[in-house]
Amino acid sequence: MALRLSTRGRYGVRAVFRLASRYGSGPVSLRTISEEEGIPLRYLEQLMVRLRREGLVESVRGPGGGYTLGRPPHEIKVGEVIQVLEGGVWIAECVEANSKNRCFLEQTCVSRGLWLKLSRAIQRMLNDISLQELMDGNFEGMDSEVSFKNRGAG
Amino acid sequence: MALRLSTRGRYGVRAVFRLASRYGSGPVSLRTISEEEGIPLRYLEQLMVRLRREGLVESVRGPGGGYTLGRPPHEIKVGEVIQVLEGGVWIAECVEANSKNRCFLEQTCVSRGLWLKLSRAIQRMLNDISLQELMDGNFEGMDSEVSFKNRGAG
DNA sequence: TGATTCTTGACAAAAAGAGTCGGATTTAGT
DNA sequence: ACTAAATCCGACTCTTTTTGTCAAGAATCA
Repeated sequence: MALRLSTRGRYGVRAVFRLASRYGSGPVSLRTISEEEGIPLRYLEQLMVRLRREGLVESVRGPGGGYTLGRPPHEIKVGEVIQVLEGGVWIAECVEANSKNRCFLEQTCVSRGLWLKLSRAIQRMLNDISLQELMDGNFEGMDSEVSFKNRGAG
Repeated sequence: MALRLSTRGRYGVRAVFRLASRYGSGPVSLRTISEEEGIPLRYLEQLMVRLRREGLVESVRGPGGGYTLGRPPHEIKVGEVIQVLEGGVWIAECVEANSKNRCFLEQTCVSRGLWLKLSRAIQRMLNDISLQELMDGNFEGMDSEVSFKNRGAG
């Protein structure tokens, strides 16, 4: 199974989605989310801490506490969650920002251009969808015709 | 680094690209490709065997032998190579064909719809690019505007 | 005080990724 | 026939990443 998103990113998106669906109704505990989504509590804690440090969510400690979104649902993009928990989207190491393992073929490798453009295309998709739109199911247009080549340009 | 393509897929694409660029000039040995692309020979052998079984490439044994493309470059899509070597593109296990680990949230999970559509969008991209186009560098349009939502539809 | 909930860093088991290896088979050239 | 070049095949191993788990601490509410 290639091009897989790890559980970090997937769990993270599902967790913030739960927060989004309760936005404005006070904090939601991780215990609640853990049970609703079937995500291990101790694992979920790790993920939320990272999201909090980046300001995507806020926390309230003590009884009745939990997490809330740091911004309204329409201002948080799915891509941001992925960015924080997975460090972005990069098809190959050679197109990653600040990559250490520079490929000796970098300048001439044709596939590198492909990986780079594919990476960016995916990032655009994810940064184009907000939690609000996810709630509304408003991303069906993803099925629409997409062209990645210069067909008959001119 | 998320949504990474493993070396199988990346090496595979680079290898068939080498075959494409020599299409019509007789077989190319893996030793040659291995040296040109910096891919371990024994590892490359594994990949090519799988591509041959699926008919994407053909082999000639013995001295002077090697591999050739099974079809002309414009008839082989990058997505086909990925399909064979990586088993397709699936963001999450829950959207994979013939998945065993069925998620108990399958029917209600909102993110599942997102993963499914994202998977398909990526597959469309890869299946839209042939080796010929890769050689011609004709996939620059991938930078073009892409919308995945129903904006002002109607 | 006691229960609840988040905070932090370290640790560990399991799975996947990335090769490696030994040997077998086919074929061209001599 | 012999040798070298090349693909073919399955099993194996080493490393890295993933996917958690654990222990202890700190804030907060009743």
